Amino acid sequence: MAKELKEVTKSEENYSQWYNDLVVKAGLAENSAVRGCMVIKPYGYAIWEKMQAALDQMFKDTGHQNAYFPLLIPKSFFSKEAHHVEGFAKECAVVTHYRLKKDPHGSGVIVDPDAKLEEELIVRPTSETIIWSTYKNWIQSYRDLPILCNQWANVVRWEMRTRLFLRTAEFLWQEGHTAHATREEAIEEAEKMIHVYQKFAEEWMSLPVIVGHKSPNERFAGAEDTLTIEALMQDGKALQSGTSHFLGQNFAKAFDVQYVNKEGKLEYVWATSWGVSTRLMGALIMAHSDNNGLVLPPKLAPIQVVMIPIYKGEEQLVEIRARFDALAVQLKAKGISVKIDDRDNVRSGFKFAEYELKGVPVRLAMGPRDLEAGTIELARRDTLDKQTVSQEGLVERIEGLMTEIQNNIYQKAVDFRKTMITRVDNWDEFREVLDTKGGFLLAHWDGTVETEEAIKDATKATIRCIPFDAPDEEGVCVFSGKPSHRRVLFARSY
RNA sequence: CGGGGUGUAGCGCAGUCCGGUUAGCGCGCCAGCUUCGGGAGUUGGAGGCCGCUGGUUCGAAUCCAGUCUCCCCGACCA
Repeated sequence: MAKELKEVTKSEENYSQWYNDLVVKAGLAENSAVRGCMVIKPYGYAIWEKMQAALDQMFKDTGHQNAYFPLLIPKSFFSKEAHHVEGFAKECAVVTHYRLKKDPHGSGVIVDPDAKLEEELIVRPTSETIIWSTYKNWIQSYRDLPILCNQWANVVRWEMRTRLFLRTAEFLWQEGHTAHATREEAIEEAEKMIHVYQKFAEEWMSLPVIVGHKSPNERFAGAEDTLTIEALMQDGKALQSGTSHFLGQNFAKAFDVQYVNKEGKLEYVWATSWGVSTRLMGALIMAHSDNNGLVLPPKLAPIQVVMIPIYKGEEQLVEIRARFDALAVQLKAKGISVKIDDRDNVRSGFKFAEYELKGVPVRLAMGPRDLEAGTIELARRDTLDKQTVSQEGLVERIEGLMTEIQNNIYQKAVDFRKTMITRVDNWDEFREVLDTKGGFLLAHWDGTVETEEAIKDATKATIRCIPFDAPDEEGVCVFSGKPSHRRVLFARSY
């Protein structure tokens, strides 16, 4: 293993290979035997569980409840909402039969041709249709509203080309689906949830994001408005990290979900849906990692402090372990997760490198020198800074470090992003900045799909969002020269 | 789904052009000894139908045909 880890080196020309290497070597995930699918390994899943727990709590704090809907959706459900059909009619896994039988001509099994389903079932690519067919039965009166449900689930989209965490044929996510009596309330919900995502990205992942509206062209199939959080990766590409959709009455009309209002009149229900996926893992990795490996924000690190003994002989180890154990008890009492690594088949230097690769925020090492002097070596992952400090007051010091590291990683990402947002005012500038520097481009756009498509064809850059905080500003479109009233955010993206 | 590459030990590869002992190397793994403050050294050991199928040949990892896999680059997408 030793030499393999050294190969984790970031190079601009081969960022995607570097990313893939890192994911595999840090023990987060690997490709499976199944085309386009991913195995999330225990360490990677431990990070995802922490994300899940934090998000789940935020959903509950905003009044939502978890529920679970079927994996398999009758094909006809997808025909009901016109725009949704266009978006999800392709690239889905389809169940056509319900039985296997022994191959009469060989030793294996075959699909029993007599077991053909009358109506095919689609493995959910997203659950709007099955959920709205269910909500129809739940909603009669305004008193049944709002319905605020979230589902933790896996979905399948038959992607042509996949990348660990960023785009896999099957992925884990949460999808919130809410039903409201009024347009205003639904819009408010969609906005509330995109801000929940923003808060999670910034406070838990130390990942600054830009919040805004998707252009009509980039909207979710079946939505009236799609809100997004857009993050910037270290190679200068953008990553759509979470979306929240105002669905209007589209799904209510498609599935005939009406309620009786206070005046006794029938009205269609207003809807939202919102989701984040294991793609957030990819965002976390690509936003913070360096050539030594992952850099995890303490709030999401499965191990926050690792302790490594340096010793000759059993007596020394016994003494060091006793001190580590005592320290571990105190740290755990403060809610800090700890691992003591006293494996004797690898040496301390190997362990240092290994935990750096895994992104453990704080590392403690104690050896004979420290035993005599009452000191300990304290190293932090984010700055790679390491110093020998007194054992006195160590617990408080580490507790403080957790916050400090969390904030420092965030600040670093904010500073980087600041250098990577460029205001461009003409087409030459647009192209040049995109090719030489990358990152986000704030530019005027005439608001037409044609221009958006033309820019995409010419540069691969897309409108990531129309930021909420984009100020009114008169100008001319960088591409067409037609008038524009505000700048929008362009980037090449994953 | 189009273009390019690839497949040899758990992992990373050499060998293939030009067929010829018992198919090699590094890492990892197992056992022992010495080590241990930034990826240990040493001795011994285990581990292979050379992707699969068929063909050519006295003889195939190597040549031919077919087939599959995975990776990269495009179009599609969270």
